[in-house]
Amino acid sequence: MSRAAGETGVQSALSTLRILEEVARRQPVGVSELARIAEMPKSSVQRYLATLQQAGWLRIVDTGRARWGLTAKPIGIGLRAAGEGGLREAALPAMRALSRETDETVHLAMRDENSLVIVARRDGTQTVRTYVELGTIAPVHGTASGLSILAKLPDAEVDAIIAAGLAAHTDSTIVDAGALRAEVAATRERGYAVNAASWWRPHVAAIGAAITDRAGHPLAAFALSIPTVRFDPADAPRLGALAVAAADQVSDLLD
Amino acid sequence: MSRAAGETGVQSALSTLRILEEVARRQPVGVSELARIAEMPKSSVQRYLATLQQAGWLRIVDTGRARWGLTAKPIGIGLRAAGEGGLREAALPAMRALSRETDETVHLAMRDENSLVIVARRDGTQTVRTYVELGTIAPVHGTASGLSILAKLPDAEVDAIIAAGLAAHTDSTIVDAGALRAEVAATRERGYAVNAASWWRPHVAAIGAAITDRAGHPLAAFALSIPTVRFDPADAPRLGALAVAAADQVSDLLD
DNA sequence: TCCTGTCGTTCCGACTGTTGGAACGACGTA
DNA sequence: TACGTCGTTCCAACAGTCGGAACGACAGGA
Repeated sequence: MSRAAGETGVQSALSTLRILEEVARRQPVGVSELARIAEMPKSSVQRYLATLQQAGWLRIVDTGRARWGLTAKPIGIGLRAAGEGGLREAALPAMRALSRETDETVHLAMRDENSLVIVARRDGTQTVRTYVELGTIAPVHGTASGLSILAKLPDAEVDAIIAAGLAAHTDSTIVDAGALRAEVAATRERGYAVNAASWWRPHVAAIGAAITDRAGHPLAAFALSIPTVRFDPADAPRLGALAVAAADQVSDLLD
Repeated sequence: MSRAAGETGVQSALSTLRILEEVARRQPVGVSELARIAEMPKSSVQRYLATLQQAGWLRIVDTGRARWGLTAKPIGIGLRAAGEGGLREAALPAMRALSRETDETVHLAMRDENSLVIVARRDGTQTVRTYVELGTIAPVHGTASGLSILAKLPDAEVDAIIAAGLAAHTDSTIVDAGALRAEVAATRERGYAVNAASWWRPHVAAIGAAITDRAGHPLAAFALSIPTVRFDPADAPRLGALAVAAADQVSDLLD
C-alpha cells in the first residue's frame, strides 16, 4: 500500500487535503470557485471546508460572502518542515546582498528529494522581472538551482534521479539521461549552473549555486532568475562567481 | 454546520490531519508511537500515513525503521499563511538588534483571531533562558505579546475576546474580565505590556510591544521573554522602551 | 420591475469507502 | 529460547460519506 504509488488511500482525506492546498493557493476564495477548480460537487467541498475549519486550518476570512483563508496553524507546521535550524534565516542576508550586487531577482530553493521548493525571493529593481510564487515546487533536473545541487551529489544519486524520470516542462527541458549527465559535468567544472534555454519556465534563464552543509551535501541553492530577453551569456561568469560566493558564505554559516 | 463548532465533519479527514500535526511535532516518528499518542488503532494510523504520503505531505525519512517526517510541501502552505508580504522578514533584523541590546530572548508572535503563533525566536546569551517551540500557539490574554496587541485594539474587540472566554494556564492567568480590562488600560498607558506573574508558562516573565500596520491595527508583537528568577521589575521601563522602539521600527517598514 | 444566473447553505437516502481486530515475519533484548 | 515490540497486510461488517436536488439571498441586465 505504501509503495504502490497512487493506489489505496483514504479518499475523503485526500480530497480534503486537496481543498486545503487550493485554498492556500487562492485565498480568499469561495465554495463554488473551489468546486469548479477541483472538479468536485459543491456540497462535498462545503463539507471539506467545514472539516478543515473544525481542525483549525481554515476559517472564513470575509463573513459577508464567505471567503475562506488559512489560519495560522499551517505556519507552525511549515516552520517545522523548514527546520528550526533556520537555513532560511541564515540565507536571507546573503540573498539581499546578492540581489543588490547583481540587481537581479534571487530565489532560495530548498531540496526535497527529487524536487525543489522556492522558499524565499528577493527582487531586483529591473523593469522586467521574473515571477515565481513562494512555495512553488520545481524540478531538480529543470532548473539552474537544481543542477547546481546535482553537481554536488555523487553520481549514484544523480543516476537515481534520472531513473525517477525526467519530465519535460518546455521544449528545451533536458529529458535525455546522457545530456543531463553532460550538463552536470559542465556545472561541476564551472562551479555554478547555467540555464540559458528556459528549461522550466518559458522566457526565464537562470544561474544557480548550491549551498552545502559541513559534509558538502547540498541542501539548497541560490538562483539568479533573469528574463531571457535580458540574459547575456557573456555575463554568466561574473554572475556565477557572485552567486557562488553568496552560497559559500551561507554554507560556512551552517553549523 | 459551519458554526456549530464541533459538530459534523469528515471523520477520516480529521483523523488524518491529526496524524499530520502529530508527525510535524515529533518527527521522525514511527507508526506504533503515533497510534499510542493519538489513541487510534495502529492499522488506521498506517493508512493515514500512506494517505498523507500519497498527497505529498509526508515521507519515510529513515527507511530502515520506517520513521516518518514532513516533506517540503507544508513549507509552501505555511509561507502563504504567514503572508508573502513578509512581516517575518521585515521583523528579523529588528529582532536581532533587540536581542543584542537586551541580551534576552526575543519572540515574534503573529496574531490569529484569539490566539498568537510564535513564528520566530532569537536567543540571548544568558545561561538561563526560556524556551518555546516555533509554531506554538499562545493565548492573547495570557501573554505580554497578547496584551500589547489588545491594548491597540478598540474596546469592542477586546470585549469580544473576553466574551470568547479567558482560559487559565497557570494560577496567575488573568481570568477576570475586569482585571483584564484594567491590565489593558495599564498597558495603553505604559505603551508596552508587562507579564511579571507567569500568566502563561510557569517561571516565565515577559515584556511585550505590538507591531501595527499603517492604520494602527496590531498584526504581531515582540516579546522579551525572561525567566522570573532573573526578572527585575525595575528594568521594565528600560526594556519596554527598547521593545517599543524595535516594534515601531518594524511597523514603519510595512507598506 | 422582473428575471435570470450565481452565490452559499442544507437535507437525506443510497451506497461505497472506511474501519480496526487479528495475524504475520522481522528484529532486539532478557 | 522466549518474549515484547516493531511495521505491515488482510478482509468482512458496518458506519460514514457522497452528491443530487432544492433553498433563500443577492447582483446585474433587460
